[in-house]
Amino acid sequence: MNSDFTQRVRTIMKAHDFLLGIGDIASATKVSQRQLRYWEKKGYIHPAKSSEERRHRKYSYHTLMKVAMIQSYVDSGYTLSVAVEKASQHEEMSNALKHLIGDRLRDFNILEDGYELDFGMVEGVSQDKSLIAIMRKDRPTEFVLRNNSND
Amino acid sequence: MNSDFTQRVRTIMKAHDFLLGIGDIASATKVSQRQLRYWEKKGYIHPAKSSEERRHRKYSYHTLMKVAMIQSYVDSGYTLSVAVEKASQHEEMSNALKHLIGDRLRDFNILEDGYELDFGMVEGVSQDKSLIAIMRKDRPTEFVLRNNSND
DNA sequence: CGTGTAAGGAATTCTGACACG
DNA sequence: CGTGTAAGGAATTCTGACACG
Repeated sequence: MNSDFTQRVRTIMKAHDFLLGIGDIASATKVSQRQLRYWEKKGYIHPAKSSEERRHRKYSYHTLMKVAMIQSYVDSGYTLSVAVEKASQHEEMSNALKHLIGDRLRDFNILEDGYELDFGMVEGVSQDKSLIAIMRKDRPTEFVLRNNSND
Repeated sequence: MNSDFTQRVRTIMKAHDFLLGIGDIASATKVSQRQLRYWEKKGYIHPAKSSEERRHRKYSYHTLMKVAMIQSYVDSGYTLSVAVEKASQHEEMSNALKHLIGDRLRDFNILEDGYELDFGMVEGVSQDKSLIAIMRKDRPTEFVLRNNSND
């Protein structure tokens, strides 16, 4: 739990405030620029506020996820308006994921064949234990509870 | 653990394959376009392969993180070459984060004032229990072990 | 070494329109 | 409703160079 590490996590979080151009959103999601502009006109998505002054639209990470989600529902056979409605139910998911990392990631170790992520204590479990995600090459990610230093 | 949910997680994962333009990387990381081109010339970063045919460079999420990390070390006072070296140690971190979600996220629930993320079983703990991240408004994220349905 | 800037050409995005259904 | 396309103008990115240190 060193402060240098904390600084790096903060850097990663901050970098998530990037903005994408309409062409980049289009190729990432397979939703055409024409569709994106139409969806905006209908109020389903919005370019980032910080790009309002500019001529070229810029979209947030959050909007990228929303577009991907809407298209996913459209692909499943829903009409656009219903897809938008359904997507909004999952809209918070990507934000939740972002917060989880920033809130709880305590340390990071590189192994020979993978990595370990330390997420700290778990409620109702001895405070001497930390939750560790172990990710090794060609193996599914495992969670374990590990003693904090004495072992 | 419904399959509709699995589909949404897959959609989110897939959307992470987006590519950013050089201007977007520059404003997200505060590293100038001139620097980005120079870093590329030195072999520190690389545009996405899929953009090799085009005239305009496109960068992956992974490269965005690497650039942010390098700049973070430069801001800390390291020379560029040392910053690159140090950044490469953390380079896998953002990938690890991405895999963790795709690998382990089992379900997602929306609460009145937050969300719950289900990450499934923990090694060495009863298989009847699931690891849940609980994120409520204005409260730190908590991990708990919860019984799988009987309770 | 590492980065800024001016210069002219090439690729991208913009809006409003016409189209189909 | 929802999306494609052609059209001309505006903003972005490209490279190679000159500069400073």
